[in-house]
Amino acid sequence: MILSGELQPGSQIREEALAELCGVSRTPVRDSLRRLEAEMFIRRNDSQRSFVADWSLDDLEDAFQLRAMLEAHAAKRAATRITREQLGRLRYHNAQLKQAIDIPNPDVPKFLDHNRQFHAIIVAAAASERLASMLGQVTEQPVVLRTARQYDLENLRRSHHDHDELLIAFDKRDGEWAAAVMTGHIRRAFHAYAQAHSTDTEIRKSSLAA
Amino acid sequence: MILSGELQPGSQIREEALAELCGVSRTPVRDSLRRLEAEMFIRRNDSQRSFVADWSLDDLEDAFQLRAMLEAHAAKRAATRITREQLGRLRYHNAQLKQAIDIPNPDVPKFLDHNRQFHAIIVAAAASERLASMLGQVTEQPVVLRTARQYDLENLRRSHHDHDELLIAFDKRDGEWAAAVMTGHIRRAFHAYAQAHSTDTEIRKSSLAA
DNA sequence: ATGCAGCTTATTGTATACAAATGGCATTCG
DNA sequence: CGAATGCCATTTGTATACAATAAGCTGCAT
Repeated sequence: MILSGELQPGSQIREEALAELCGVSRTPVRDSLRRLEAEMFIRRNDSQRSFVADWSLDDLEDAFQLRAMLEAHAAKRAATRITREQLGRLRYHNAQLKQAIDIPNPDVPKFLDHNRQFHAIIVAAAASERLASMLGQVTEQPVVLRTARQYDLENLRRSHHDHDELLIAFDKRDGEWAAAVMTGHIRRAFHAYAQAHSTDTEIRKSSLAA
Repeated sequence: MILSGELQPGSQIREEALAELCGVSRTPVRDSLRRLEAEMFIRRNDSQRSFVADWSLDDLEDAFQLRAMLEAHAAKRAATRITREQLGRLRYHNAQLKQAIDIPNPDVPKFLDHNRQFHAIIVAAAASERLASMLGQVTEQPVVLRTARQYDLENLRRSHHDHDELLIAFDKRDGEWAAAVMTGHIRRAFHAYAQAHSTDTEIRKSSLAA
């Protein structure tokens, strides 16, 4: 509801109302709110009341900067640890990615699914639970989704090309190279999303004014 | 209790027992366990039972590697954002640090307190809530404490010297330099702790064998 | 008209009871 | 003698009731 905009930034979230809406009691709702707070989708004021976070473009860049750093680190670690079997699976998903956009009507959901799995394999190959857990916090999948929707076909192709290059870097066990490619990969995603975000914000502001 | 070793790695934690021990109900205990799980002090098996995490030396290095990366990033950001007022406070705490070790009998708690505040100011100057929240997860203060106890005086002096250098880097607004100094600063802390940790582990193993 | 006090209401924190699920043990059958 | 199955104990998940706290409102006084 937050990501769809159904819950507007700044609006208060009451545990009981959410519980009713979900058909459960407040207890599991509280647990979930705590997790959303950790992921910074929700902010709490000094009296513990919850509100939908309002992310500025700066906040967004911040998140992407951290994600770029962490995911580049993951790529670097993965380069020297990845197994042949994992490399094979990376190649498979990348081939599927290519198929999804190499047709007249791109299959964006298919692209996203294999993209997700591609990145997941790299994080797994990095073999650091902490790193994986932190990346989980900055890599909100729905955000990735909104980003890709905004990706034009050209961007999707470049994205696929990055993956190709990552595969070569992994093959050469070149962690520095892999990290560099990954950094660029995430930075591009940021700019694609930033554009979409500012458009969104414009729309929201004008609809509030109306 | 985990850090003091009262709860041995691998032992199960039951919510009700903890609740009784703390004199509260299970509800707040559950919340706290969730947080400890996020900080990876506690692991849960596939049936949601909680156990004290058993950190290997690899896990430890992992945590310190992430911390070094994040805290270097913080230093880099801080270098271009830090205010004169914050710089002044950094200098004050560093002077206090020096006093704490520049006497016949070093005042370790005093050193630790000002050390903590020194680092906190840098994180604040970095002006990234996400970064601060992530650092909170890898910078368990008690671990820092155990590290410093193991620090010989020479190590504490080097630590103070790092701070001096950080101050100059900040003064010159040189983010790259600040980041490099910070990386070394954390790496040294890791090696000091790693030594203490392996000693700890030895002790625990031999006492189990006995 | 404005600001403060007290009260009412809204919202979260905690306790407790009960439901669900899992693990271990014993018994029985092959 | 070993393995599988069923029952019991242990442990966590969820619901609900109540307590505590903070926000907002109303009325009064300045």
